[in-house]
Amino acid sequence: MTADLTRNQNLVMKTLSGAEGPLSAYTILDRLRDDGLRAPLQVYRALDKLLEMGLVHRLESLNAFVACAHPHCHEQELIAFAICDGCGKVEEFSDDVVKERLDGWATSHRFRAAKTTIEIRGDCGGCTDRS
Amino acid sequence: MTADLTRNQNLVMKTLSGAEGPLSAYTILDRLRDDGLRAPLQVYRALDKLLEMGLVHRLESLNAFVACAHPHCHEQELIAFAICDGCGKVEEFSDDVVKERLDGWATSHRFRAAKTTIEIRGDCGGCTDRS
DNA sequence: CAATTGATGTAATGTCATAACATATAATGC
DNA sequence: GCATTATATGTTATGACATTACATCAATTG
Repeated sequence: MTADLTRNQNLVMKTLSGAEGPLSAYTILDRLRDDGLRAPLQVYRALDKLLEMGLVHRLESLNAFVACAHPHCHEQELIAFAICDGCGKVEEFSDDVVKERLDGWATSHRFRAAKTTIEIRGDCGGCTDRS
Repeated sequence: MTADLTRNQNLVMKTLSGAEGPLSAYTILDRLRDDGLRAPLQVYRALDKLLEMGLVHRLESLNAFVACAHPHCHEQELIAFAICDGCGKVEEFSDDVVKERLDGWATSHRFRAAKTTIEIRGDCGGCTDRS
């Protein structure tokens, strides 16, 4: 699975996979100090590749990164995220109807979509119960 | 319209309204140096209020801000943005079906949505033609 | 007119991300 | 093999975005 990754890519991937929720690049860096990583760029370069491969997602509203929840079917196209502001957990889902509607808007407006971000911030059931 | 805004809020609002596209907080600051603004916080505080009032939107994928395109019907709930990477222009639209689908997901997953971000990055028709 | 509330000003700091340059390692073609 | 190219790595410095902490000022209210 993490077969043809380089050393740094592997380190970053494992860190994200083992995390409870999204991590910032600098948090990843901190967790990899003992493995020899010293500069932000080492993490960002690994993240860039992992993003390209679809193994990792970037959460724009958090400036943070998560391991893809469906690592086998990368290239799902149009993934939405529900991000709990209480516990930080992230749910990943996709919806064909939403995709269809946004594609439709783009087509009718001659807009060539390259990447679409859908992020819902709020509170998950567990956190609503506790509050 | 910009009636009950404070001095700084008014300055920031006018800057965004007069801009071609989204502006970063620091760009806004630069454009308001002559009006006496000196620190980022002055801009961020004004932006916070304008965001609350629905007069301004934050584009998460750009870390930038735009004046609302429909300033009279604030509180549209669930606005989507198409952001052209070529010319920087932003189109604002909403889609009830998308809203319905995302609301449906949230309800069925006991997720209490507070704010939803939808941003499509790509190239607008004009920019596709030119390239 | 004291007390509260909200806006403002300023400095310092924190957080996220990339540019520029040097070096190393691996794969390819001759 | 060996030069060539491409990719990965390491390091320093810097740029870009955002907030904390503290002081002051003005308007409102009881």
